[in-house]
Amino acid sequence: MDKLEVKTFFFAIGDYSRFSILARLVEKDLNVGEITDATGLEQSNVSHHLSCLLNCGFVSVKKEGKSRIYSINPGVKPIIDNVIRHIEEYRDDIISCDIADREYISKVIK
Amino acid sequence: MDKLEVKTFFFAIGDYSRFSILARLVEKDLNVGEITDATGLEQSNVSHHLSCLLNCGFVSVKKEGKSRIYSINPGVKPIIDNVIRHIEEYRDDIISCDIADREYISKVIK
DNA sequence: ATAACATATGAATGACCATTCATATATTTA
DNA sequence: TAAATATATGAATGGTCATTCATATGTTAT
Repeated sequence: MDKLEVKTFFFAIGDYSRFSILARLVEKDLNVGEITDATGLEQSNVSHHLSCLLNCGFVSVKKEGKSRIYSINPGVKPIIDNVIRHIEEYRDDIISCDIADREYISKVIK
Repeated sequence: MDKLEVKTFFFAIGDYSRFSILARLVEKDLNVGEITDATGLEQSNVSHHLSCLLNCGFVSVKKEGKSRIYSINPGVKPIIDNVIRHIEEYRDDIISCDIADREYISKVIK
């Protein structure tokens, strides 16, 4: 277990916007506009995140007419699936965290 | 899947220092001094992180003489185990990430 | 070729928060 | 009780990076 892979993993998946995008892509492939609609993020912001996820090898892209369709990479899908399952399973432990009351967290959550 | 629990989960586990602490506590219970030695972090810094993890319900503490012994909570242990397993299993996918070259990541990794 | 649509890119800003330093509190031993 | 040890706490600072705005690039249709 090296620092680099741990940090990289959490950097990519640990941002809520990027996690949301990945969670959508687990369901099905989507183009940028669809991701924008599904997440409520701004188009430019979505592109920045996709660029990051692409660099990380978390997603792939293929052109189709005007749009670009993003898909989650095979090796990444089970990771997301499992993290989602974990968070659901241990929801009570996690949610009990007092951080929920801390200003700098609650501010970010709309 | 709510924002709050996802953000809380990644906030707690996604910081490398906190993750390192949790990874040690998976092996066995440790007092603050032992955690400090094992991680190489500063004592004060360790205490701050432990306070955070305590608030989050990720760890528990019991007094023993002068020292305080921290233990990972039962529900949390399998989460850490699984994340470690995931990162090891998908190491190649993760490590291929170009982020590894990006300045703001490599700077942080000593 | 130009308009309209879809996506990407660059730069700038601001906020979060990890870390550090200094100090406080608690516990044991002499 | 004072000294030593172990841990916690508060405040301050600095860097990372998410987001936004403005604009560029690419693609299709008229």
